[in-house]
Amino acid sequence: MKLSREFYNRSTIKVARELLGKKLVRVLDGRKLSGMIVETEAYIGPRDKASHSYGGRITKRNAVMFGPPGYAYVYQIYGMYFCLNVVTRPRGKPEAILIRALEPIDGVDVMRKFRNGRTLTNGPGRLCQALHIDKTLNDEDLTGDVLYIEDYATPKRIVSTTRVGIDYAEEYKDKRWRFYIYKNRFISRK
DNA sequence: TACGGGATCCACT
DNA sequence: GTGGATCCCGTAT
Repeated sequence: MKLSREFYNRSTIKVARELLGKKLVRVLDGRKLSGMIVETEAYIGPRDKASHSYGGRITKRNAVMFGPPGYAYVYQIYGMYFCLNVVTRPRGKPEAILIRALEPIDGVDVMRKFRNGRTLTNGPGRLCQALHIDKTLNDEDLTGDVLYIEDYATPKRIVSTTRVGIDYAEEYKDKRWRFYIYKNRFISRK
């Protein structure tokens, strides 16, 4: 079953943990490209120094984070990659969850083509390439039919640890706000 | 209008 | 383990 708006309208940490084992579906030209979510990171703005919404600053890039829950926040990084986030909490509470890794399920042949034979979905930039997710999906409604998340599996054991690539975030860089499925072979790093 | 850096990935050593 | 790719956006001028 497709996750409802209410699923996303809760504690971001809780949603980040519960997204593990769910199935992310991207519909492209009538085909389903999908994977099980195996790794996530929570960004708890405005207080979180690692978050784009730190300090409550609204910009053109991060505006979706300040909107209602259940929407996709997609941004470009390092000039050539995209990252997919899921917005949580009500309008005005700029929190989101970065999807960092998937275990491929449907449309693997298409993903291989988009990834040019390289590893498919074990990293935020890679999975966006595999599922053809780019800026045009920013602000996409996750309760719609283009990009959505649905029930799939229940992880046996979840690991919580520190987030990746946020050394500048001072006291927030040590928060254990990254979650992954223990021993899953598709996580981006331990 | 200019400048600097980034929630990454890849090739190379 | 290291450095380069590559460009948009945030911030300051």
